[in-house]
Amino acid sequence: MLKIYNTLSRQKETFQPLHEGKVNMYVCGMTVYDYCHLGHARVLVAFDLIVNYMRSQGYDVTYVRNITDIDDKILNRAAENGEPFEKLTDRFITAMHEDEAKLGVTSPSMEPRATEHLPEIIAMVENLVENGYAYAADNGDVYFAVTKFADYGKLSKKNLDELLSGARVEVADSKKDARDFALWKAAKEGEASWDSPWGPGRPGWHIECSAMSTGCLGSTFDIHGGGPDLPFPHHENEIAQSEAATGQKYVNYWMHAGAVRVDDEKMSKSLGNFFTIREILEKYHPEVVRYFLVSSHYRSSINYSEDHLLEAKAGLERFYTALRAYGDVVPLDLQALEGSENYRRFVTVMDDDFNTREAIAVMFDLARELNTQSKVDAEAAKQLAAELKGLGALFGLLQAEPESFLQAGADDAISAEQIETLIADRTQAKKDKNYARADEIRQELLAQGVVLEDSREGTKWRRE
RNA sequence: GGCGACAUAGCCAAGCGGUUAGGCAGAGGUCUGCAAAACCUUUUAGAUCGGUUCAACUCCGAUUGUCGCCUCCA
Repeated sequence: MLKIYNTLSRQKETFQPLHEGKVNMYVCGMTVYDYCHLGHARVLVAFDLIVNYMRSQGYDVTYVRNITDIDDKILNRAAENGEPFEKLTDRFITAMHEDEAKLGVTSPSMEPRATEHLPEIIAMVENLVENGYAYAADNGDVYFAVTKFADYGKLSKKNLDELLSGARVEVADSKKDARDFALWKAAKEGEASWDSPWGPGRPGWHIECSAMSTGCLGSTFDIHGGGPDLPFPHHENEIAQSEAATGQKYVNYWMHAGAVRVDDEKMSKSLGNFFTIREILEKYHPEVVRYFLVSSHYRSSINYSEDHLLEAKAGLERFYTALRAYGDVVPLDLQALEGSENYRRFVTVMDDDFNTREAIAVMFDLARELNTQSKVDAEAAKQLAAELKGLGALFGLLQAEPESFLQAGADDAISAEQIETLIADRTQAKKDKNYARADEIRQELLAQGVVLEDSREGTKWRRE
């Protein structure tokens, strides 16, 4: 039985979809004005894995992840670059898809864009105005009147008085109440805009998610996910807008990923410790990055550092070393996995709010068993290798050819050809019982990060 | 100031009221021309102070500390 931690109740709950066997899920995607960073990667990978896992357990999952392609940051950046905002957003949407593909993230079922849903957005704002939840200000902005929605603050556990007293909120003159937030923003001179009953303008942040999620999945759906900084104000405001507009409960389960920190500091642009996915992929194999992201629980914060990425690499190397002789073994499919004791353990821990760390411990136990069996029973070992690959596939890991994973190196490193030549020299030296020369070659390669491993089948090599 | 989360061995990181988490690193061993990998054995735990209990790392309370959100941010 699957249990999910629900931000709304602050506890794990047994997952009960609205419709038996069917899951409707919406995750807040990117605002596309720059390259994806590690924080985006975490959300992308966490929910990719969650969706994969639910599908493996027989759920029919409709996974919607939006693209916010109109907003202040986008307009500002486009103005800085002196280009139309669509050109900017197109570029970063393409880049995002490239990054996703490299990280092995499967595409969502639907990927709605704010600019393609203006009619629904405007209709929802009109609905809110008509029903007294929102008002048009003199300047053409439309605001949501927070005090009109009794449940405001239920997700982030804030009460309205505290929001006012703690206020770091800037009070716009046009707002009736400092806590109100914009549903619609009037266009400034020369800005991209859409016609509306309140004049030319664009959607405020939050409303696009309410309109698109409702449009794609209906008034009430099962799971809504996002990054750690979204519960307030973004998701709180989504709840207010949606529930005020539809009169229905908006979402049953709220899921939020943990934060990414860098060298123990908050990752932020002002600290200059921001890493984009593509920067990181220049240094590390995509599976190393994915493993790093998956090897902690999705809700805990993780710390990006050189050491931790190297640790992730070491962990994967253990798996790939175990699988080295089984490169051509076909991974077990779901049906075949059903019979496996390890798979049952795996499912048990994953059912407990997607405990990937514990699931990886199962995989390590399996790797040990495989290493042991490979010395005594080739057939049993092959079966275990297929099982390990099958579990790895559920995580989007262990998909590479072991030999190529272990031998992958930087562009400026010594080439495979050069290594092979030196190995041939060394093999000859060994034949001649010239062990001094053989050891010299070993040391020479080691200095270049290449480890030699002698075996009955000959000398293998890998990079450290 | 308000709300919330977390404190586990050298490092990373889980579950669990009593029975080995796991990985990396360290030590010893088997194997090897030497190594590596692998396997076996093994050393370091549960912030502090109280309480509940036959029994607490695990439950309760307090203290201290770290962090997040409250403003754009995944």
